[in-house]
Amino acid sequence: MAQDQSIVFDRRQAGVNQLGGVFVNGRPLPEYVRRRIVELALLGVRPCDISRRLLVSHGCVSKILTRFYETGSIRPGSIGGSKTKVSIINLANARIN
DNA sequence: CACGTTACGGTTGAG
DNA sequence: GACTCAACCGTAACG
Repeated sequence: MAQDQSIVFDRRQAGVNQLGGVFVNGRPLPEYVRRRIVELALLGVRPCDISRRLLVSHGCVSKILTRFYETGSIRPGSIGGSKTKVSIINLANARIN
């Protein structure tokens, strides 16, 4: 909320992975990065090339791609929140849409 | 070398 | 206002 969804990376746990990309543990990638992963994949780029191009681990690329094929959306799942059934169903529904 | 899944540590967010 | 709890996050490692 307070932080913008783009550019402004968290300075708290910000670190560099083996690929040289900046990431934040426990925090999802920026929307534009996720979007790029899906777009490149659809263009026919190999997951391994995408991971190197976007500087994200291949495991993450594979995971995001799998989620995209399953849900049809690049957005992450519903993190946090209590296990209130109603909330889960509500969020899950919003996620798919 | 390319790919999927698991294991790990960490953050999130409603109640 | 602060704590709890389960789910999801992405990287690193394994096969």
